[in-house]
Amino acid sequence: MDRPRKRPRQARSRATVEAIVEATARVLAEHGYDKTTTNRVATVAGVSVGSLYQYFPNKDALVGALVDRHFERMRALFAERLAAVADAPVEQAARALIDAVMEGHRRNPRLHQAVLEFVPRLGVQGQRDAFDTFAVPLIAAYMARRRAELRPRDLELAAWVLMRTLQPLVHAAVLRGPAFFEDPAFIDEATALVVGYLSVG
Amino acid sequence: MDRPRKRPRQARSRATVEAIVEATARVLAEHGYDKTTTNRVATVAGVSVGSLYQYFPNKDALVGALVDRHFERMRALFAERLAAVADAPVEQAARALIDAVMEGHRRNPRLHQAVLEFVPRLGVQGQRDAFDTFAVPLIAAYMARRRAELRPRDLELAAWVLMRTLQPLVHAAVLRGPAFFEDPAFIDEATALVVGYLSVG
Amino acid sequence: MDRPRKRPRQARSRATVEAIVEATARVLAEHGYDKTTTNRVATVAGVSVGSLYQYFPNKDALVGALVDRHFERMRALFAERLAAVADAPVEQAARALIDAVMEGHRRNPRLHQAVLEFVPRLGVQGQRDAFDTFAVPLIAAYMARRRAELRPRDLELAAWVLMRTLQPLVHAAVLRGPAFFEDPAFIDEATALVVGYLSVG
Amino acid sequence: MDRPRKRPRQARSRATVEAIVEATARVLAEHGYDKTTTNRVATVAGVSVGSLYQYFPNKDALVGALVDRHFERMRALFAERLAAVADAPVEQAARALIDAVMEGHRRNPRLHQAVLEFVPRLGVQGQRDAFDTFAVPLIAAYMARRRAELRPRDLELAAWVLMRTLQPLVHAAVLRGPAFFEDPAFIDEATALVVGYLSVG
DNA sequence: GATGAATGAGACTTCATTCAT
DNA sequence: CATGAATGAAGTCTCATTCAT
Repeated sequence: MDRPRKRPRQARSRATVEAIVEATARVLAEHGYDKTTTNRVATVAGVSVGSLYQYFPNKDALVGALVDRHFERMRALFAERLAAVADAPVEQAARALIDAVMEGHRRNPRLHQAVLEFVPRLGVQGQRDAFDTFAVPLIAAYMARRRAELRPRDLELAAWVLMRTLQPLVHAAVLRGPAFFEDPAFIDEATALVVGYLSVG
Repeated sequence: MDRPRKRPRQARSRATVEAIVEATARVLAEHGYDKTTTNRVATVAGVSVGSLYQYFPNKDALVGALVDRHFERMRALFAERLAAVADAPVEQAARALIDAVMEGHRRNPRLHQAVLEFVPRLGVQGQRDAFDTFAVPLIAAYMARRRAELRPRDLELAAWVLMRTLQPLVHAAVLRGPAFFEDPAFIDEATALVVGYLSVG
Repeated sequence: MDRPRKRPRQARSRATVEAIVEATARVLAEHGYDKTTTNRVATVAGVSVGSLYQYFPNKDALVGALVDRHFERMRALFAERLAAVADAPVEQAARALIDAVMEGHRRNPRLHQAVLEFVPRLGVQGQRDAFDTFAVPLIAAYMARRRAELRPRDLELAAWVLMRTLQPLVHAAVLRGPAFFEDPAFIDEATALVVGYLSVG
Repeated sequence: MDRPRKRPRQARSRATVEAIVEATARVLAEHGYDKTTTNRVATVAGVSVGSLYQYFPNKDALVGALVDRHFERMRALFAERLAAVADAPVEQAARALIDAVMEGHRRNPRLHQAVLEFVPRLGVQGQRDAFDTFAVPLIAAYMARRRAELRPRDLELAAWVLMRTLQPLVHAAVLRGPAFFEDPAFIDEATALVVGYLSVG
């Protein structure tokens, strides 16, 4: 992944960069990666292509910046939500975790999907790994504090399994629409999944 | 999704179509969607572009046929594996299910990933849904038979949750390499996830 | 220098390639290298850009093919003219040599200039060297036959000096127009230059 | 060729202009004309593009100024060297002339080449002609003083032939490297060329 | 005067698709 | 039916030049 080619110095250019990333998000969410052309992004951002290329060396860097921003926000979201239930019992923590994941998707499912779809492409994988690197220890730490009442012995592994399980589950649920994923029935099932997995048999 | 423009009548035609789909699989797995050009597919298939367009109206129909084939195989795989454990106890059935999912990925992870990556694009979603439509009742049927010893009441929902949970979990595991996903530690965790979810608390 | 990406098989494509190279010559002669765009060449050739890129991997390959053709023709011209005066006395041979060089420029001075202008750029230098490699031994061979009546001892060096002297001299003369370079006064001077250089003091 | 859009009045401005021309020389010598972007020149000159355009109306004016400077220096060099041998015998004068040409190339062959390469382009030809206008009479004047012992009758023509002969010969020699062009063998041949041309048969 | 962000025309190149042979 | 040459719309990216600050 290429990084921005130039750090914006002045306020004007910082605004430009922000507008470009935002436009990337919009276009990506609406049209998908293939239809996300640099010219379209520039137009939506209300900038000229030239300006875009002043700050991003190529198309991928554009999406890269967006992915960065996305995972940064996700990290912030997780840190906050998990901190709030640091000492809560398992079920409550599970619900908080699920809710955090849902919150991440709810805001802009199409964008979320587009970002995740792009992740497998070369280089950006690192960002996702970085997210795991961040979230897994957080969850593992919670589990460590409750180790007595939990089944898993390899906490890192268990935390990883949870992350890789909840994310797509919630993602798929969100795609089925609010009527489905806001329904307590679904949330209860997701909770059962987590609690069942973590509790002693 | 466009469908093949005409059904091959003769044996030679069928072989040609087969070669093209196979070539699509190879190219897609190796180079990704963007680099999958119709000319490259034709070359790899040992056919001319013209011939390719004799059987497929456009590029998407190409991938569409591949996705079709993929899910067909998946359905066969699932039908077979689940039939074998129709009356087995939960843990054994769970292991069979997980193994079936793993088998699906193991054969050609790159291709599997490419296919799944393509699914979100317009139209092919139907195929995935079709797979769910197929697999979910199968699992639900198993659960119905063991309803007494299981926790979930909405079996369809539970089966759906399992599918949407195991598929990506195994996928992520496969991406971490055989050393990880062949390790009993991982398989045990996956099994615990399923059993914990299904068993009464 | 990139070479053509694909050998034309059919008569149709051979004609296309020929038309493209010819168009390159025309455009290059008329507008110079910078203004020689691939689209313009394609248009002038009466072909689409796509066809152009079917045979030439990039713009430079286009000019490369032209340079190749140019020096091939030059070699043929020199071989023919020098063979004709293989046993002639020095002055007559000198006039033949000068005339050969003039002939090379006369046909299309603008093109000749454009080609030479392009030579310094990466890679094509080889072609010019190849021409020297061809012409220098030819001239040296002549000199060897007349060694008794000539001054230079290092024949290769002398032949090289002559080539590097006559080419630009004639080139500059041609640029001054026919009134200048067709004038016997100029030709006599050029002859004097060669004869004076080769003869014993 | 556009000329500088305004004459720098103050010392600081003159320094800026000088820095820009110098930067143009460096960039042109190192990267060639195509890669010589106005931004790069400005950066190397330690100025902003805006400032560059304060003094030069467009890119060509930049190179124009450089060409001007180049030929000015050449004129100075020739005037000095030829004055020193105003009354010397032919061979000595020939060696001085050759040495002057070599000196012109030796300092910065890449730049020299780049400048000459650019000369054919529209408009700058005038500069080269201007150089001829300057150098040819100088040489012709020398020849006039020795007319008795020389062959050529049309001195202007002979002087022109010499200039157009020596410049590219030396240029080609310089490109072959110091081992070649510093070798007395080469210099002797060049001298023989001049002396043989000028002396009575 | 200086700065450097912004502009946008236009260059190069690719590739899905057509069609003459 | 097969072939593969031809097409050209469209995408990415560069860079000379302008202009608000």
